[in-house]
Amino acid sequence: MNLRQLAAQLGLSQTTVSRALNGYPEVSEATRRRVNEAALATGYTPNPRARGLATGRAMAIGHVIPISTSHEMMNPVFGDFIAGASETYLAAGYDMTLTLSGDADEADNYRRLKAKGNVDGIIVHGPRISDGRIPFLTGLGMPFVVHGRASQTRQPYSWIDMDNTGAFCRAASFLLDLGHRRIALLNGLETMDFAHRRELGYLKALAARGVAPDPALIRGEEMTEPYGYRAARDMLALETPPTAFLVSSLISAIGVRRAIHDAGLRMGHDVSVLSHDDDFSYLSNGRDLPLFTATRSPVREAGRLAAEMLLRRIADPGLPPETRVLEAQLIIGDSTGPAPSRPRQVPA
Amino acid sequence: MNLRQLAAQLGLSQTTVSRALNGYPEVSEATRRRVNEAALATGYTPNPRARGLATGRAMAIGHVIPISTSHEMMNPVFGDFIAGASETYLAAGYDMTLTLSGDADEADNYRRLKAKGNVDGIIVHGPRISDGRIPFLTGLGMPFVVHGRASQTRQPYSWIDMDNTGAFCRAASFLLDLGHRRIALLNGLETMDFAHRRELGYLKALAARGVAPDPALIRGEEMTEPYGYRAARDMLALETPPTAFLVSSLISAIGVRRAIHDAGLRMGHDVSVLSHDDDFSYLSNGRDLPLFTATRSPVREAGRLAAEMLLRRIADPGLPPETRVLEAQLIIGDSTGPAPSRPRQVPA
DNA sequence: CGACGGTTCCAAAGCGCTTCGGATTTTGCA
DNA sequence: TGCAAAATCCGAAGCGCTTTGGAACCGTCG
Repeated sequence: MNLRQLAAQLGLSQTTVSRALNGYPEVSEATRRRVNEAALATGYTPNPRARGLATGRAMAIGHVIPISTSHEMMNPVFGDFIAGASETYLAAGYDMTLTLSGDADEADNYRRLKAKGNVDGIIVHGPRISDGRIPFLTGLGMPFVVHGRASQTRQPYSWIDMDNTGAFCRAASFLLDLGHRRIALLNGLETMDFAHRRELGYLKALAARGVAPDPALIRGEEMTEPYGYRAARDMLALETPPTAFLVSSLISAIGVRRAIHDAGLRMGHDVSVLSHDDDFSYLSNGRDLPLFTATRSPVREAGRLAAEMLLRRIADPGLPPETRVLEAQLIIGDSTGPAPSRPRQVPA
Repeated sequence: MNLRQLAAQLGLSQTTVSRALNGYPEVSEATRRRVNEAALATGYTPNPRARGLATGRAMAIGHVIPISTSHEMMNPVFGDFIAGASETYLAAGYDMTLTLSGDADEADNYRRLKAKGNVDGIIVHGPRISDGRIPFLTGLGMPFVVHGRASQTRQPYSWIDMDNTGAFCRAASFLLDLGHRRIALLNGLETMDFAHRRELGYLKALAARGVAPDPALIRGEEMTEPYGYRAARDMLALETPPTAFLVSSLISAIGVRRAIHDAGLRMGHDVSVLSHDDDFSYLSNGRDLPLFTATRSPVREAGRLAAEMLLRRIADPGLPPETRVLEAQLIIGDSTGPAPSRPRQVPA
């Protein structure tokens, strides 16, 4: 069933039927009702390709997900971010298309996306400290919103990000308050902007207490469980091991916990662990009694908000760049406790 | 830049340019080369909407991801499955569109997908034992491939699935060989087909040894970490606790490990754990020395194969349903060992 | 009674592409 | 050299929709 058939069936012109369906004022309420009923009865749905061809709008948003070629890793936060965004799209009648892209062909991917015209806007994931995609997309003239920031980018652009620096500053301060002085930072890949900002927060908190950072206690890698395990295992074997770990991801924190157990220590007692918690669904840190003390910022909510922001920009491309900072909650779990009064001695 | 402009610039008709670009034989090699060069130079990309309107094909695949409304949970295997599928799509020039759908509006979602005509085929995720989507989609006449099976569906359809029954039968047999007799099964949601099949395999292995299953040792829930923890904790507190756990997901297995540690026991020594491992990237079970003994079947590979199967069906809709079973590897890690000779006594 | 401003509807021109049916040119062969 | 067949190319229709520019009709007012 298409417009022409529906119009013929109703004895109306395509114009009128189209206008009735799209809520234009030039059609009487009576006919509009008649048209709507007929559309419902026949199950008519306008062909989005034809509509897109005529209007120039695609009614779809593109998400470009970077895949680090080194690890072929699909960051689990994307899943929940996208789940959030899709709620917004659904309500607004937008579709969502996914493009996975390696590091190499990124610019090309965006150019193709624009040239094909299959999407009206783009959400940029996983920005790095210096990220060429932002000036590139600005130049392309395609509406976009960045999930995160790119610290070295001067020109304005739209983004939504959690307060990574603030969260990790608070987290580190919390550990310092508990008496910890040797606090390890197990961060994400150092090229990623969020990791950079978290390190800044960590360093800031240390500096405020006059604690000198120890490079041996700072690492940045793809946030897997084995990474957390290995890093913690190695650090716990140092001559003066850390008494606390600040970790960028629950998954790595689980690895840290394993290393702590393997070393015959108790988490939250001998060694404290404070993790960031993106609050994704299947790896819940627990609602009532969280396992890990954590800085929590729901990534799903971020997805929802990013999508809303993007739709606003598409509706009105003249809008000045919009930005939004989400605060992280500090939630207290069982994984932290006061620093052991007497530094643990590593057996020789 | 569009076809007409490109044709004008070349002094050719749109017809010829279109044919040259799409590899039709009615155009000389010389002009084809000339056209291709001009297209490259001007950066011309055909408008997919216009093309789709003319051809009737959308050059896009729809993935409908079920979100269990109860847990608002996005199963992490989708991430890696989709990553695999997208490799296939990329190579074939297909786009991927995602639709998240609650349990309620599923049929509607598929109908809309068909009516809008935005996709040429669908991948169905997370089939239940009895899944109405399969007859529904068959009736719609839209090519589709199911990732998994629906055991109660009689009519033929295309699917790709791992050998859940076989894998869990082997896994249980492996534990039985080690002397375990009280083997717990921590499964996924019992309505899910994969969980059903895994239980069948488990029961089959027990039956083959004449071991009666104990309902107190069988559970099925959404596979989160806390679920694994609680279930294992409760079972370890039974009068005659299990000596081994068969777990449907690494994430839950991590919870089991936590419960074992909390109980003051050692995994792989006092209690064995054997998990299924979908081999997704960020939760690697370790390549060389796997942490958990596990049945491994890479979900990413499944995504790739499912996508290929679907594209075949789209190319030739007359094809009879195709099915494919993936075998799981049994990989040996540190989490299993012989059953303790003297059954552990739970302190009163 | 005729002109006039609203209201309601329509015809037709695109949007950018594919493809059918034909026209024109080139080639092969007697 | 002549002519059918093959090789190239083109015009135009059509995919299903939106939207511009009018046309027809209504009631109303001077």
